[in-house]
Amino acid sequence: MVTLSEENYLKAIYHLGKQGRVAVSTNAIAEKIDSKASSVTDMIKKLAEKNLANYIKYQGVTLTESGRLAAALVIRKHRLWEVFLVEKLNFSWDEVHDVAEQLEHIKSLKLVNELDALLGFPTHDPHGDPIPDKDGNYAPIKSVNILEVKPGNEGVLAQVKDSSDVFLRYLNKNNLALGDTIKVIDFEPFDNSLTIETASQKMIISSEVAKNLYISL
Amino acid sequence: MVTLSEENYLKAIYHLGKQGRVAVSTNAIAEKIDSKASSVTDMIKKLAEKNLANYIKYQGVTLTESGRLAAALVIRKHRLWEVFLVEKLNFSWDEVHDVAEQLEHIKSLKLVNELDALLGFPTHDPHGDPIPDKDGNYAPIKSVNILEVKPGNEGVLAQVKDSSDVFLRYLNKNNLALGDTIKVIDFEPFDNSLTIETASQKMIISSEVAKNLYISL
DNA sequence: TTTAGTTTTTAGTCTTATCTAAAAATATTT
DNA sequence: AAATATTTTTAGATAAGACTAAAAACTAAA
Repeated sequence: MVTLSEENYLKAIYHLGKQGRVAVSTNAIAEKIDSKASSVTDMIKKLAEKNLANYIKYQGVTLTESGRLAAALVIRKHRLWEVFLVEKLNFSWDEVHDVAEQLEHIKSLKLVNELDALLGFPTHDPHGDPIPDKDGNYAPIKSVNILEVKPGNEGVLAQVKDSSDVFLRYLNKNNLALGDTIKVIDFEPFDNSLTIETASQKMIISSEVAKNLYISL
Repeated sequence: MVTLSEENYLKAIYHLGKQGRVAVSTNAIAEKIDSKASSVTDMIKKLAEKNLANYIKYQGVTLTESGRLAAALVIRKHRLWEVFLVEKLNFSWDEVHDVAEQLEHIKSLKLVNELDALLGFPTHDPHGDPIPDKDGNYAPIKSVNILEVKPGNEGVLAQVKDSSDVFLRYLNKNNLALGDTIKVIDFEPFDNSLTIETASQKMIISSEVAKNLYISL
């Protein structure tokens, strides 16, 4: 039995450490889940005892095979629920995160797999993140960060890294959506901002924004 | 903020005390939620402090208006999710309870109401229980227990009181489903058993079974 | 109307998950 | 490589929710 709290730690380690394969520091986890380092140490020990994590004092934590699978299944549920909320319940992409955070902890294999079928086995969630299959695997991501695109080239917005409502509402406000074709016009070295052009407009985005936009060429 | 545990107590009081209007004893609650009387006393105090329950030592507990509404909304969610699981995810009526117990605690007004719409605003769950509306109200139940039906009369199976998988699987095995027309043939005073007849068969049901079958005439 | 029995409450303990503050280990600088 | 800074761990505390055992309050019976 994995508790709700344990699942949240597994998720954090999975995200921070390349699916939990690279050691993650106590502090990094604490910051990610908005708690304190001491709490993290406690929980990591518990995960290690349950054979979900590998832990050596002062040297960070990685996930075991079963820890990685458990994390992937939580993420699978999260992303499937997000698709459900958008496709079936008229949520917009900036409204789904908090609810999916709750729904991801519901325990029922049948539920997840039937949901998957109801949605037509989607491969990506509303933010372009890939949905792991039953075994925790997903197709490798081929999109690149827009900052790596040379001026003059274009691609389709495929993924946004930040799923916070604030960021997504910024994109809404500026008419940027998944699937839009974006052309990189100019890069400004002074502040790392980017001039881009879409079908409807030309605009400047800050590097903070650019960092979160991934396009496929 | 109402916690998950508090919601479960509210539900229990609501069910045991005619929507929480009739005082419910500490022991009755303990039995219902499979805990101990001392735990119940503690929790009742907490509910009273939050103005969700009226509590006088040694005299049981009732729900306040807001307690009743909170309970009804949890029950609304539970039953809507049950409909969802059966109608959209191919669950059978004996598989839904445990999952709905989890889903009923998800907090999102939009989620509940959109779910309601997706399902076409159902009035009853897969066991024939009425689904409260946004204000916690539902149409009065007009079905009667089959033990109150005089031999020779018939009606349609409208509600089953026990939602446990064991009981529902018994009904499955014996080809009894909501909507079936049932005719009462004979009542046996020795053990309160009942001979009934459906479109497909004639059979004897025990009083334990009969107690849980409600039909509309 | 005392006595016996049952129910409810209180008091104190446990577990989970968190925290603060202090100690220990590791990293970084000078 | 010693001194300083940072990170991590330990120790001890707290809150929620549950428990056991004992006390208190009610109820029923003799």
